[in-house]
Amino acid sequence: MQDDVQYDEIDHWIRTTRPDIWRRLLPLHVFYKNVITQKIAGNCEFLACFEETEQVAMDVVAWVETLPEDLVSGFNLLSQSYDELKQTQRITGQVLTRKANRLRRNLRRVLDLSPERDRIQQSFDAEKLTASKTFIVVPDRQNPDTGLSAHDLRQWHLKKHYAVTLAIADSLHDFATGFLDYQGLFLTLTLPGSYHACSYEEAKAEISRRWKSVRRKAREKDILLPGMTALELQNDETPHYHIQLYVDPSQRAWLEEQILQAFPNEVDRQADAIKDIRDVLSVSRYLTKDYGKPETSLTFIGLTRDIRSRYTSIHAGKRYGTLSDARVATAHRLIKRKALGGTALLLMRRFSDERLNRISARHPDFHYVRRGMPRTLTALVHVMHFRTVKDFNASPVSQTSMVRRQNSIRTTALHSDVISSCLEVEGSKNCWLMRLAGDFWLLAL
DNA sequence: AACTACGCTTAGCTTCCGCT
DNA sequence: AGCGGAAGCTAAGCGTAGTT
Repeated sequence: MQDDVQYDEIDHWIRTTRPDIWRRLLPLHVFYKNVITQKIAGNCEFLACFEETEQVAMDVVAWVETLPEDLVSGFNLLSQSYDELKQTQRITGQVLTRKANRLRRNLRRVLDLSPERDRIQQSFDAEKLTASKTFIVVPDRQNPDTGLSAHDLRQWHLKKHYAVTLAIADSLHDFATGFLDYQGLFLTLTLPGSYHACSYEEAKAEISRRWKSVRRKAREKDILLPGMTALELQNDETPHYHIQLYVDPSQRAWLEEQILQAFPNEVDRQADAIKDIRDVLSVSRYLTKDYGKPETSLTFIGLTRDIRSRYTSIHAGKRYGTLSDARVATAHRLIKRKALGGTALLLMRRFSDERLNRISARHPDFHYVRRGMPRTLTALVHVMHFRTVKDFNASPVSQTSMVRRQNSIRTTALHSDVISSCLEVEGSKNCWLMRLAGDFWLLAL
């Protein structure tokens, strides 16, 4: 019975008893009015208000009065269809789509309504999709009515952007695990349940404040935390973080402590909140799964903000800023070969921390470079970039034509204790750096 | 298998400053 | 000392409109 309560039944009571509230509710779409009515009626004890539509009406009024003012004053905007909103935009000269979407989201949050069940949102999105699909940007030669729509082009663009993001994430993994010897962590950070009722903006500010405090402490302690964060929406449209993070193993305990201090609600499910990264590709895929959805943002930590545009340019072989042609050319080759991503990243010099960028300088900064594999890889970068060994990119060579360059490599960067007898450089199937009988060899296949 | 332009929002960083 | 809020800055990001 309660489920069938419609706003119509209480409209008259509200109009005569509380005209002020009635006027405020007037512009609200009837769909939302009914959802509100049914929610309030469902909240009542069955016997207490089964027959009393008046009681329901009073409760609705009381409930509306608890809503924040900005939401109530947005009732008109959030109820408009896509066409109506376009009309309003033409009149006011303002862009209102995002505002309307936000208002609807916050209304859904107080109503405990999922986006899928929000018919107004669904039809708004559908109309918008139709509009962008029917706008033909690049017509076919034969039939001008078909061709590439604005929607097609946007999807294409998103796909490109997504691929770049995945590639950078993979390179960052390669760099952090290879050059820094760091451990990869996969964090899932959520807000306590009490934040599921407030507005989206408040929840987002809160989770961002918490995560910021962790990063701030790390920065103050001069602890490097490269990684990538993805802010996503849960089903009830509360934001949560997925974070791919790399940390010095000796700082890991400290970091976990700080994370749990900032997110005390995660203490109980610590094993889920903080995981080791074993398969970087699946983690990156998971992090980027919502890419392109509204309010889903992907940010790299420890890389400058123009990393994506720089990566894209270099991928296309274009010059970028003050980066030398040699760096662009080498990085371009590596990207094309999908090998040695960490090296490519170093050559791009786009780390926020200059000490990382200086690893690939002629006089390297060894602040973050440990002994062992990291030093070896750093040596490899120098061999590649400063061309101590000329034939690195030559076509396949047989073992007998390996070039012996003992002295030149040694004077560039290698220290005699860093290379084991024979090792395969991780991430590349085409390149081996070897030490045989006291001599260094670089073999390109 | 685009491109420009615009305006608003946001992340990340820095600095200041009050509190303890 | 250390923490953390507030505020300001800048470059990116985002959503959109308009166009050929």
